[in-house]
Amino acid sequence: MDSNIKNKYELQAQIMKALAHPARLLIVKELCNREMFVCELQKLIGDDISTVSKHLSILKQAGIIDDRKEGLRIYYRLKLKCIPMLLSCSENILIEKTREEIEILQSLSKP
Amino acid sequence: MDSNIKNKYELQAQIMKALAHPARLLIVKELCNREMFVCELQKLIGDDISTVSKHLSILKQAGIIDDRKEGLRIYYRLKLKCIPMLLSCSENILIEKTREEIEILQSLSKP
DNA sequence: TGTATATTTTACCAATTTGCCAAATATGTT
DNA sequence: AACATATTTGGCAAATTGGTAAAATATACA
Repeated sequence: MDSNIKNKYELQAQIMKALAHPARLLIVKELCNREMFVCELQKLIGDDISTVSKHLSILKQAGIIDDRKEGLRIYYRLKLKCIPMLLSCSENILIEKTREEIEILQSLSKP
Repeated sequence: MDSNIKNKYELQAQIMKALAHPARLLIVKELCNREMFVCELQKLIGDDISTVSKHLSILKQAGIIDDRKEGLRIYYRLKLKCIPMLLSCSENILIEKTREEIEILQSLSKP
């Protein structure tokens, strides 16, 4: 594979990797509605706060989220409008997959 | 985190994980244009054919691609229409990130 | 039947990612 | 300054993922 093209896909894979974790998906999903600060997200997710902070830094460095300081708190928010659409596409894939699995199960129980 | 919700994000993360690899992104990108069989993809990517086959099985099991047999060959193709859009969103993130990095570099070289 | 081609599976090791704790940093309050 | 709250960083063991070679399967054809 040509090395420039390879590099491009490497960078794009980095973005997908950032989204490839349940806690990080939940974070992004919540940030579709409103900006939130770290403690809020920590309560939602339930992991150690240092773990949540690390998830946030992965998402930030991937260019998916952004932050702003307000007093002691750091608010995180989505960076681009297309991100909810990206999530909903991956949800579609999940829904379709589930639909097919159910179909297979049903066909097995038929005469 | 509630265990049903957790499970949902776990499954969705699995889909993102499938896309979180440069070779697999390239495969999906190519399949946006037309269906292809394993040897064709192997030439494009350059990895060992067993590696390519593994990538394909990861994408298939994630519900992103589908296959059909024709003689000795197995043709792979995208499963859902929204996938090109998902890719273009992650490209947007990459482009915006790159744009900002360039901006920072330029501001450093100014008076 | 045997042979050639296309693809997948298995087994293995190296590299990466996770998640927690403890320590460090940053900001606001007294 | 001392203290409290919010967040990040560094270090480490456990779990997961990535890539290859070799073996196994599947299909077509002589």
